[in-house]
Amino acid sequence: MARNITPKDKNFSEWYLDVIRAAELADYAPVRGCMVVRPNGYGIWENIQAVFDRAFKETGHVNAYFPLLIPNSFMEREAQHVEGFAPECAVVTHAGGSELEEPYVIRPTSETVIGHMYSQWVHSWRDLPILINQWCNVMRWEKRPRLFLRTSEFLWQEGHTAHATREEAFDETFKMLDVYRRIMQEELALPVLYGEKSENERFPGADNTYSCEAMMGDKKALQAGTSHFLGQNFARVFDISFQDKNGEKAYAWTTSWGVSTRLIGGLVMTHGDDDGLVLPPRVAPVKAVIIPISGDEGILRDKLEPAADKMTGELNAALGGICVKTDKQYHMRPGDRFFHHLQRGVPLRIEFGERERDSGRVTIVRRDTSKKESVSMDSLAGTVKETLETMQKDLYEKALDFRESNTRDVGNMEELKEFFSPDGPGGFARAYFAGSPEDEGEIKYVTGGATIRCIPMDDESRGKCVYTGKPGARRTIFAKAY
RNA sequence: CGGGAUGUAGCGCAGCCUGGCUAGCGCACCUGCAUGGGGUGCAGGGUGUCGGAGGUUCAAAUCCUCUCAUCCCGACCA
Repeated sequence: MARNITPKDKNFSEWYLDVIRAAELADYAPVRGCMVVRPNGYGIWENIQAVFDRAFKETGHVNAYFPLLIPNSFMEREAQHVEGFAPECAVVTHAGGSELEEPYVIRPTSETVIGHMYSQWVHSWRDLPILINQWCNVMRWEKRPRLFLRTSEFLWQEGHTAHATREEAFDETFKMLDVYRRIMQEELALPVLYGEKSENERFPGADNTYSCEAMMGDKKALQAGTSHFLGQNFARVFDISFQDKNGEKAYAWTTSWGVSTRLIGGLVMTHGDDDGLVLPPRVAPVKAVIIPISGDEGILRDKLEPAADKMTGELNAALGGICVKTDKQYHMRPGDRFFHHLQRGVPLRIEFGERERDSGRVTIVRRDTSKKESVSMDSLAGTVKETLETMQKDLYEKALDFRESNTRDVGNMEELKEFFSPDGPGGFARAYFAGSPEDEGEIKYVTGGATIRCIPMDDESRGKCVYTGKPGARRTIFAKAY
């Protein structure tokens, strides 16, 4: 048991921060609400970027970069958009020693400036679609910062596409939602529910918002990614118009979609345990660490280390990357060296001592189960590969089981209130809902914070609304959220 | 941003109410010896602008004001 980490069930928030500190993922910056992403955390982000970026390119998108500063007047053009984002915008009013004629907003999201550019690039139906993604930072001056989950500045990707038809834009919205779902499940081992957001939770300026929702270790929901159908709202105010095949003027249909460094917080809160970080192998910067062990420093340096380095090289070749390391912290005792990697979430520990050398075997230990296995050095690469894949699957299954066992069907308001009451089980409540946004607000009030996380797209069932009693309501997921 | 709590060495804390020698304790850290396969044992040693800025006072960790950060509860959000 880790001595430097508050147990999960004692205080989840403190546990979360302790894990991040112990794993050296991030630190507080000297700027309010901002964080420094340390190398261990940034390595995870690089892997997350890699898997998403590949999927974006496979679906025909290209990367570009738009400016950090947005003219204030751009933000004001779309009424909903400015209303939603104005309270959390940071604004640059001075530069070069004097006051600017027009203030610049530090981008909280880039629909406006990208819309402006698209209006200049789109003239004919032949110019569409535009499928652009940007990896960047954005700034939202949130009131209550939490590392990775909600910081004033964060890293993300924002995809912005423009299409000739409504259908095509809708297809894009769903396609990217599906890309998110698939990567979160397959690469991050995060089981997610996905579907439309309620009107209350919609992106400011969107016609429809869709999201992927994951359950964290404290049974709260995390919105892990969003995909927006923006209709023609931004196209109209930024004049993204073109001549269609009939020579008529038409406005484009646009979408936007994003995932952020918040996903790192999601990984921590989904897979972590009381010893610290647990990382799914596919996004772990270090997938395995080989630890030479001997009481005799001569044997350690002259015999074990070269053999360990050789194994490390072979494993890196087999796994296709620099993701296996030899631990050379010989000044530490074996227990400390084990613990060091354990707290950082390294999926596999490979113990290599004199016993192993003499028998031609090594001992591999999984981070999530602590199970030890003796493996012949000859078949190490195959076994490591296999074990990492098994662990990836197991982490997903474990998280899925956790979500399932904390999800209940709720038929009426009494049950809903009870479910979310301090003594209630909490988690995801599946309930039919056909009420108004005000009704949803009322539910939020009486449950102490539960909102509709999404209306799962793969759930076609209909039933009696939990609030109004109206029949034919769609099934929704209520939960308290980050 | 509103209500409550907290902030003293890397981490966890005592001291504050009732101001006063040189600010303590545990773990961690450093040195030595013995150890070494999930956080070693013994001996010796170092470490603080008491979160920050003002103020009251002969004297402030302690009292007052402001500020910053964290935790819990609300409002806002990726």
